[in-house]
Amino acid sequence: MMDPTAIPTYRPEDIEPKWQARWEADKLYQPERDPNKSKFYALTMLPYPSGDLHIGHWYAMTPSDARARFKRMQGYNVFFPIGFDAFGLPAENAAIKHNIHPKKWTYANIEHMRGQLRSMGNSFDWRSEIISSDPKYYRWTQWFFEQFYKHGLAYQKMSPVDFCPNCNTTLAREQVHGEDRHCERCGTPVIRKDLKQWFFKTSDYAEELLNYEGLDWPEFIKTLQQNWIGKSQGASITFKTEAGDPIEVFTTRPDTLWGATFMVLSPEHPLVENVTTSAQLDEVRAYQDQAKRQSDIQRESATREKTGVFTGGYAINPASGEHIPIWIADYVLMGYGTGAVMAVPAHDQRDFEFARQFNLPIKVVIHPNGVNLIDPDEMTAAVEAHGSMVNSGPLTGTPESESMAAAFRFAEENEFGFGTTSYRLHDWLISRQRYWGAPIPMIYCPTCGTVPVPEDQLPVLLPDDVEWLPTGESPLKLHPTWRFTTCPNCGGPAERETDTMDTFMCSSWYHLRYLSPDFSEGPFDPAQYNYWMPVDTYTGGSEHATMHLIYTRFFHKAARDCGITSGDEPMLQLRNQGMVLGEDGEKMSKSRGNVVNPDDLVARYGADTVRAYIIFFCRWELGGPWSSTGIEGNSRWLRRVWYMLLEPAEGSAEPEVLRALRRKAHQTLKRVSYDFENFEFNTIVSSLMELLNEMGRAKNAGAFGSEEWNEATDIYLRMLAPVCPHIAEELWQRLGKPYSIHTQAWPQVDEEAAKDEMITLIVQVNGKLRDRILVEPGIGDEEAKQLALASDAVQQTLEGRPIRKVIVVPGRLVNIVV
RNA sequence: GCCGGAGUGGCGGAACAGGCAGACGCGCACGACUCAAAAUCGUGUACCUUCGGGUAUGUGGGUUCGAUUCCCACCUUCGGCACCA
Repeated sequence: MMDPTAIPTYRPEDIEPKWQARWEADKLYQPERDPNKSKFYALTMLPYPSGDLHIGHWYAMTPSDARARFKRMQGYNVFFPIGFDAFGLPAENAAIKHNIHPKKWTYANIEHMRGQLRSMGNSFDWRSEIISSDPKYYRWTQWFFEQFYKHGLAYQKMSPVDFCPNCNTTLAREQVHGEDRHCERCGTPVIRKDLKQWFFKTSDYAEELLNYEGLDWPEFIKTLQQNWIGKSQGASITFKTEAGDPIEVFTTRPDTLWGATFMVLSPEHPLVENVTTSAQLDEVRAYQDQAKRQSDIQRESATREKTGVFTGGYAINPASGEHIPIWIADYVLMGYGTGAVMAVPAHDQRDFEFARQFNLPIKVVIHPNGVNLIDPDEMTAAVEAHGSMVNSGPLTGTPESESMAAAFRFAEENEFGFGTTSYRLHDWLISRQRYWGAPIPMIYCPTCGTVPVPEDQLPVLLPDDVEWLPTGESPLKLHPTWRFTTCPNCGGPAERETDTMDTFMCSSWYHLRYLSPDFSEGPFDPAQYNYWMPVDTYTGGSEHATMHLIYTRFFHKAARDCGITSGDEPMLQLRNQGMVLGEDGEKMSKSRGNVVNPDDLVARYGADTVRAYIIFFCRWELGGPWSSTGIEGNSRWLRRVWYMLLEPAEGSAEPEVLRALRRKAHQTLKRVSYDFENFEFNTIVSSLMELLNEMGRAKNAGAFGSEEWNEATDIYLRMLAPVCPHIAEELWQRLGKPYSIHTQAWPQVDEEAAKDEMITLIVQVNGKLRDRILVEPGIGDEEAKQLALASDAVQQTLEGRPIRKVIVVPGRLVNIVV
């Protein structure tokens, strides 16, 4: 072979920064709106500027980038932007810990991460970068709030909210985790606090959010969202207290109405005040107090025994006329349904446990088919199955098939209830008693009431000079002057809202701001919107299934109803990646010491190798453990590619060798194209490795320099370009091809060349492999059968046994059944 | 408890519509090169075997000529939800 010193060494540390700078200078990834070109909006979830780019960011973004590059080579006008979700708690936590201003901390992190992101060699359009904490961004976050307010989608209410005593902030119910109800961010158990808060009417959209028509989203994400929205059909039934106050309940089982032997109110229910007798008052008050500190109590009791207190009051069952006691218990939640339930202990397990705990009467009113009529005294569990109605006044004897309909009709006819639908999804609480967020642009005037800041005065700027140490109050409230202003209506003295907005609000519309980050007439340039929206492919972690991905869908629909956006959905196709685990197979964390640092890997192997390994080592949607030896294989591969293409060889190859090379090249192209389209990234790299192995064999057989060799290298580099953009560009240039490989067309598969010359016919006896016969692809069924029967191995296995049946799968397999 | 993924060699994984299980890579073993090592290249590598073959895709059943793939039950594991009336 030739002297290896004659060709340059593969040095990623030289070629990678060189090409990155060139691509950026040439604006290679800055698409212009072009109605003659098909657009492709590829979006990856924007990172939070936590300080360091994690290997998880690489894992999320690299395949997304590779696919965006693939689409670009296919001829699409591809837009692949990036930005920073820059508001949020970690900045304030860091500020408190290191005594650094949240703004300074955030922007320093962004500066650092920009460099790290560039080192990945992604085809980001940096021109479109947004930072959600920039006034020119949050001006429009505030503007959206005002549009929602003006259209009745934003409202204020007093509400018992979860409060984290550590972060000193209110948490949305969705942000409270675990059995001990701890804070999502810091893990501290939460307490309850009553505050006046801003909400968005997400629940108005519950039904529409269940519709995924036209969306290519993973089934499991849709299922998670459907469970989250939690639609249930049932009836609204109005009971009355003995004093005549109505108590509305929701039930999915109106057919069990005659079995309601008591009622349970949530401890926070407003009617508790009215129904509680003076004798029970102290006990009720004590229970209410205890319910407020639910987190502590729950932690102390390992067993989930039912607790509750009798109010002393009675309600009247509207069906039976019976007077039934009213209790309060923490298992009834104010946040779901009406905060009151009719308790049917015979047919609901929770009510059953409660009744047994407190010796309340149990009345059987449903008789399921094939079960002996149950004696309440002997029951050990509730009977939740449907059945015919018993002990149910005029409806006694109604069969199972009609029981629900009969119950609805009875309630409607007697005017105490009607059929209705209840959703678990509740309105989105967006108020945060924090500093580092977009201020809610509202003014409270003693004369005019709640007044939005006029649109031409937006943004309401976040002041820099604040005390951000947590006091339990919003830092903006403690600022000496900030909150004092004048009413835009009457000009009199007024006060600003001092809460800021949930950061999920910022991330609900960032994909719109990317389109025109400097546009000042509105949140986005409508011309850009009409061309680029909706997002064609959205990629990110499935942990956002129920929060971000529901909020952003809601946001789009709400904006549509305000006349701002068009179309029903913002993102057509969604794909979710799994998680990179540490080498020990555990979740990466500093405390475990299993964190993989991408910067070190880039310094050691180069970005292309890291990209290749990220794509290769597991199925993208599943994730898997990192391996520090595994990456060596991808490093070797790229070095082999380098020398395979650059190192000359002599000789000339036989025609069969050249045909085989061409065949493998086109077969690989077919496979790689399919895999890119279908997010099957790991086999893209395997296929490229296989083709390289074939090229190695062909080169040894003298194929170097032939027409087929040159075609194979051309196809090879084009296929490599999306995965390893730098080495592909460098080799492309060294082979004398025109800059840039990333603007070249994706090659066409030559189906004729990709066809196999010979195929392996599988011969089975009773489904067991007995022989393999090389045959022509177009072999007829009868011929295949005869060949199989003539096989020595088959004859030996048959031992003269009679053949019952022969199954021939054309061009693939013959199975002889004896 | 409910919902949703996933269980394939020593390891990560492949098998695109029910038809060759283990592609590709890591690791390991042997060989070449070298004074030697690294790097690189080559060969081999599921298990058992009396060398005929037999057994293998978490476990047990089922459907089928044929199952990693479809159905049922169970086990393990990861993620989400948490008394939802």
